[in-house]
Amino acid sequence: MPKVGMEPIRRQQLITATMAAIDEVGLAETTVMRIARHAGVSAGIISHYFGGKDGLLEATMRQILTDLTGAVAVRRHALEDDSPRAHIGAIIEGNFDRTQVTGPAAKTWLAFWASSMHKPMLQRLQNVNDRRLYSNLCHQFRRVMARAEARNAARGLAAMIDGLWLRGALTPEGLDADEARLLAHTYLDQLFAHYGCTTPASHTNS
Amino acid sequence: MPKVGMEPIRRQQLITATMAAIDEVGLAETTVMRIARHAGVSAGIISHYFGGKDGLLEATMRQILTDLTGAVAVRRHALEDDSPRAHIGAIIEGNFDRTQVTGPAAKTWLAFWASSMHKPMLQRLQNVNDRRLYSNLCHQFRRVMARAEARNAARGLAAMIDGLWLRGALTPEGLDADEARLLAHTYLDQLFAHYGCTTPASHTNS
DNA sequence: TTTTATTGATTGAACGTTCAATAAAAAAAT
DNA sequence: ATTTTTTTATTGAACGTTCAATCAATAAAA
Repeated sequence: MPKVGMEPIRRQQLITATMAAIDEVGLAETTVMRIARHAGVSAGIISHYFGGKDGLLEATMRQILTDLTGAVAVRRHALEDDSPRAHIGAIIEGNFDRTQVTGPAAKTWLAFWASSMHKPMLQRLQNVNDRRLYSNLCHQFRRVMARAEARNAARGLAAMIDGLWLRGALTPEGLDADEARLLAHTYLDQLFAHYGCTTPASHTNS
Repeated sequence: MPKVGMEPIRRQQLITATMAAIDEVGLAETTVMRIARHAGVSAGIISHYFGGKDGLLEATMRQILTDLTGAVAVRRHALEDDSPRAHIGAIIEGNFDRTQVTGPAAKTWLAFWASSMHKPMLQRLQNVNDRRLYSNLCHQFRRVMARAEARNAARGLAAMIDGLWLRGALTPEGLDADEARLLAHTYLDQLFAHYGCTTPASHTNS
């Protein structure tokens, strides 16, 4: 069935199939044959488009992180309010975007995070994303707090977000996004009340 | 070198060697030969004492969770103060015990957590431990808050603790236990301040 | 007819498990 | 005390399985 211009189509098919396979049986038992079966193609095509299994896994993690960054960026650009609270709220909302926390992406994210401990390339991707989140949070907190306090607030909120993801990925029913967002926003209120003097704002959910 | 009564010695050697191997190269590349080499024995002995690789991995996770539970229990038992604040503080301290967050145990913990998503036996162990932590936190918060608020406080603090572990396991330098404990305790203070004053149900405080 | 995309059997390496052989300690016998 | 027997712990080569990667053959589109 060779048509010209299949490359972008096949690449996306295989990345999606990889997430589905990891969601289904975990990273350890995800073989190239299983991924290929999910995508409806043969196993050999993976080496052809990604140079090998590792290349496909790296591309998959890259896409997950890109999507996450995008979900945050979209919400921050849509803000009419430029307050620190609004920006940080948008970061929280982006991190609990439904397309991210629901379905295969969540389990894949955790699997890659664990795997990145011992794979330099994945660790690099992880670090870049991690530092951007921390840096953004820190910069916004800095507008209403002293440096040391902003640092702690940013680290605390980042830990809270990751902790909610982690626990959500483990529960068989999946993450309850609404509850997670509520807890994160409540924590944000507490941070502002504790360190700053800004009055809490209301946040409506969709 | 067969001496009688080697079983408990070998079992502990192999469990320790398993953590060392996972710390060194990750769970995915931890083979029975590598574990055996770490312990200074042959590969066949693993099947003899644990029935196979899976049995050894299960025993290793079980030990990590047992140690963690023990670290919390010791601190709670040593309290002279029976206040909710003191109990929850002891739970935090136990979870950031130096023997737990330092060295091979931390990375092994995260590796097993990720792995437990698709291995029913590990998931069961994980769930039991998880529920105990949540139940303990909830019970203590309940002494100064309404039910719904205690529930949220317990979920938030559990997420915070796990998030700090998660981020600590990933940083190459390892978790900064002092900073993690500071963030967790600060969050606890905020929870008491936030919920404590909005809920005049109980006047008990530390 | 040429180009491009895809297949799938084959290959070689790596892994966990098994088990007959071995070696040392403990127990029994001299 | 010394030798023999029994018990226990351990080894490591062999086996069967699984997997990722390769590449010559194939088939469809240009």
